[in-house]
Amino acid sequence: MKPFTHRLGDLQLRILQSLWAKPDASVADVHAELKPERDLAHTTVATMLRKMEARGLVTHREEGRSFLYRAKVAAEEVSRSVGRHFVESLFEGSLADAVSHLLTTRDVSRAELNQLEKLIKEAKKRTP
Amino acid sequence: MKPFTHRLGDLQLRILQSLWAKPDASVADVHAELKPERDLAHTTVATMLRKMEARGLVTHREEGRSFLYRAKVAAEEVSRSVGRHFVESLFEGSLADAVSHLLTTRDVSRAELNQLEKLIKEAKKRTP
DNA sequence: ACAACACAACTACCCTAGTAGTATTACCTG
DNA sequence: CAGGTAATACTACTAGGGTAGTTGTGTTGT
Repeated sequence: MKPFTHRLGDLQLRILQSLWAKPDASVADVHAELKPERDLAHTTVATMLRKMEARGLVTHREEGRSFLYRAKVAAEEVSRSVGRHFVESLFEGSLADAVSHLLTTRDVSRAELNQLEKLIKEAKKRTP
Repeated sequence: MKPFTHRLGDLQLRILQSLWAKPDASVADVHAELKPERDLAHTTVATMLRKMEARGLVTHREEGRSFLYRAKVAAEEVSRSVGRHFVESLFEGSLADAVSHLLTTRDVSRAELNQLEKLIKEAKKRTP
């Protein structure tokens, strides 16, 4: 019964990222973490966390008077799921098409290109 | 006032793809096109198209008794927007990280790797 | 001419993301 | 001990995606 990890809301993803970086965070911790980019009410974060727990994305345990939350899905799992959905739904599963599209529509630095080349060489080594 | 092209529903994306492949399609056309994968009611497709028109994703013109729909956003635009959102939200904007992730979590054929190598060479030529 | 059909309009649900106010409880501090 | 503070719980509401029924109107085959 794994949750749909693709199709996460933006806020949910940000909250997960915050929890990946700092597990066992209280609502206040998450709220503070997100403060600069999103000026949310404390209760908004709390509500979102409760909803996410209901969906199986996070868990909590009690620590004194407050709850400490922890992501229940791995970053790997989420990015894999979102990535697959991206490639699948837009490029019919063709990774080459997807990357090609990313390359042509974004500004990519020389350094990044070199890095990519290296990555592909390594992938080739793994795929005999 | 360009619509949020990133974060499209799955059905909306499929409908757009159908319209890109065959512009000036009636509701029945789209419905028939989607029939094999999604067994929807005719009215569901019609409702969705009306909602999408309200959001600026499609337009229609009248042709006799029925409406012919046409995508108002280009495929390019959508995949660029979704792609940017993907790289941005999950990999902090690092294209290399994104591609690296895609490469390591999916099975990529030798042929695809070769194709990617070629793509990068071309990108390098464009980026002096 | 009339019945069957095709199509758009309208309405109505359900579900989830996002946002936040109010209520309640428990705790701490003067 | 009283009052403030901080935490969760509960409730509510808006938007949008997705799904579809009902209704009205016009078209068409027999």
